[in-house]
Amino acid sequence: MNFGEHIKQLREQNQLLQRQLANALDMDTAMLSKIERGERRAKREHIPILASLLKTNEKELFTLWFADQVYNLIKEENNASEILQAAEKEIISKLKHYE
Amino acid sequence: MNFGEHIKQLREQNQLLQRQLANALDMDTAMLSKIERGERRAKREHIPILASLLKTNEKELFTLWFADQVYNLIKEENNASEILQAAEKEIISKLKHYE
DNA sequence: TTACATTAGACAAAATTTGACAAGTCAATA
DNA sequence: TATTGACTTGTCAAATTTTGTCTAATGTAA
Repeated sequence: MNFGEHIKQLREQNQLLQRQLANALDMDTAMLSKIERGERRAKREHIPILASLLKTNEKELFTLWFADQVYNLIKEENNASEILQAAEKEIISKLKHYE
Repeated sequence: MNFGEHIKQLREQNQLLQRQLANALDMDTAMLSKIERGERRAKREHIPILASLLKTNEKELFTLWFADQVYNLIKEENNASEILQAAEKEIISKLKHYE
């Protein structure tokens, strides 16, 4: 599930209009429409606002947002899965080192 | 190992000066210096040039480069490791879906 | 038709990244 | 100590990318 599709689905479940959500995010509906369709990316700071209005878990929503960002960095590569897994180990050890 | 530190180490192993590497990358030494110290990021298209001049495996070098990008996206988050691992699953399944 | 929701495309504004330059440090050595 | 070469630092402008706005279009239901 992409981030955009996901928030669209949650928005509909919560019976909110793009207009309402867009207003809370301080953007127009055209922009939100693009985010929902994956044409534009939401910003990190939109996540808590979205989680709150869409009544969903913020960490989970962030995870989807983050997955989208990373996917876009690697999708064109050959061996993307393999690279991703190798990179994960690097990152985990870096996180441990600096935590 | 960070990307920058890594290429610096390889550069020294290969007894190359920043001047030589910078020239091949079409940048000045100040820029390369910053990349080596992590103050600036190399571009994707620098990777094959670096791998070739530094006589190292391109995929491995790309992995380190990519790990740096992802690390910068997530380093400030709480539960970064947990999020990273959850996101990895999302991404792998997305990669399988679109491959 | 009318009203309202969403989407599309073109373009501008804003933000970020990149690169160039000048001046600086540092180490080796003449 | 003066010079030279390698590297670093800070600043600024150019270039690129991202974000947002506007207008018009499309879709849909009353």
